[in-house]
Amino acid sequence: MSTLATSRPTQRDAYDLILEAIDVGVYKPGSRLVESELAERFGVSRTPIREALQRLETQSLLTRDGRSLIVASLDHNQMAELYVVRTQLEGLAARLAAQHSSVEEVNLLQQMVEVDRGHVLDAAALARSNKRFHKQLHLASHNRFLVQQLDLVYRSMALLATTSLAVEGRGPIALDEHQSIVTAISDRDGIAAYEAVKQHLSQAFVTRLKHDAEGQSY
Amino acid sequence: MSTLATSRPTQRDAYDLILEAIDVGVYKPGSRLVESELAERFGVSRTPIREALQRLETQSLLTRDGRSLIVASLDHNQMAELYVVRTQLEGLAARLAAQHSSVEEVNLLQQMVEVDRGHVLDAAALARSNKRFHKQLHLASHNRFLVQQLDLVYRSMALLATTSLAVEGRGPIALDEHQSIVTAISDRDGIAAYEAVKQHLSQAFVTRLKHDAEGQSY
DNA sequence: GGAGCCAATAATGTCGACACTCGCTACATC
DNA sequence: GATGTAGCGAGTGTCGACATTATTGGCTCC
Repeated sequence: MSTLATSRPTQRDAYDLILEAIDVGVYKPGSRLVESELAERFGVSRTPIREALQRLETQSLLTRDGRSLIVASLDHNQMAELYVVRTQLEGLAARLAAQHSSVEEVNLLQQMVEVDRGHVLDAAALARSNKRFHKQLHLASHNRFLVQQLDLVYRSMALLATTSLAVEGRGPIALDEHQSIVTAISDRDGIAAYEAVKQHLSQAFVTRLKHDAEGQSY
Repeated sequence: MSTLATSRPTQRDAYDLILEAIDVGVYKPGSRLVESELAERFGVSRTPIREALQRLETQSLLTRDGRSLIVASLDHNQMAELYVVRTQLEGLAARLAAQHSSVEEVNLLQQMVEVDRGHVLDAAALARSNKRFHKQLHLASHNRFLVQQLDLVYRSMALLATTSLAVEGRGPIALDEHQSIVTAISDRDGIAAYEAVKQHLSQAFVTRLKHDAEGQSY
């Protein structure tokens, strides 16, 4: 009997299950999602499946092709557009965090950076803790709408298969950039925090573009 | 929020019907929404109602109170938070519009301002065309994610009963501010466009706060 | 008289079945 | 050989019924 809450899902709903299936890559961008198939896979009826699909569609993770739903995909332009929006929102989060975060929240961010220095070799672990770091940054803004909008952005990014952290040598640099963000917030310097985030995401974007370009076949 | 302008009442789906009911004020913030009641009101079964409610919930227009759904409401803090996010996103839209909009799009924005000068006395008409103006501004950014995020913001604003345009004397001033935005975009001056939007929304927020304060009873 | 418990009720969550639509294939016709 | 057409099947949209769970109101007991 599994007792580790993190490993075995206790009664997760259809929404989480489908989202994870997309994350893991069972359904890739462009795949068609058939209600009855999902229902059978997860051992429930079509009703909860349909509701989960509705939610995923309103979040733009799924899109309609005729009458059926397929996993949305991001072409180059859309990815660029997404980064622009993400930068604007996450920059705002950093600025607000510099103004509104508690000392404890800043400490937590600082600790996260330091702990991560021990994981620079494990790309998967780094990707996970990177997500946590950014999420914590969002929360530190103390703005619920912003957190919500950034959640949406991050969910869309799940459609992008790889994380830029997997690229050789990106990990340590990204951590330095995280440190700059935390330092600016700790100094209560909103402008610097904004700029640090902008710089960080710009670098991440460049890394991704470079990585994608190398994968091109023509 | 009528998406189908001037159309006949063709078979709108449950989502639109509920949204309109909220807009019109049949269900006010805090009201409890009962599935069977909505189903009867609109003459459909609970299934489509449930799916509509799911969508509205994921868009944060509805919120859970225990197991049931109620129309979300925005307290003072949330309204302030919403304005911050809106300003950041709409400022970005203006900046991008200055960079990417076509001449035709700018012309359209300019026309909208001029036409609206004829409606300054009709608060309801002004509110409608104000929404259209801002929507057009969003589209001029040529960034689909941004448009989508701003759609969300505007839908949340539907929870705020009044529009600041209804306040005495706000109409003409708001139009001047719109003109400033259009001029900056026309000049391809992204910074100025950003600042003009920031100014515009700041004024709108002040107006709303003043209006709300006057409505207080203590 | 108040607190706690239990039953009745109302509302949500889930299900299987049916209706309808659209795309596909196979056949026939020109 | 190409094109139109009729039938078929897969898949979605909708429904009513049943299961499950919160809530409320009344009742008992302290």
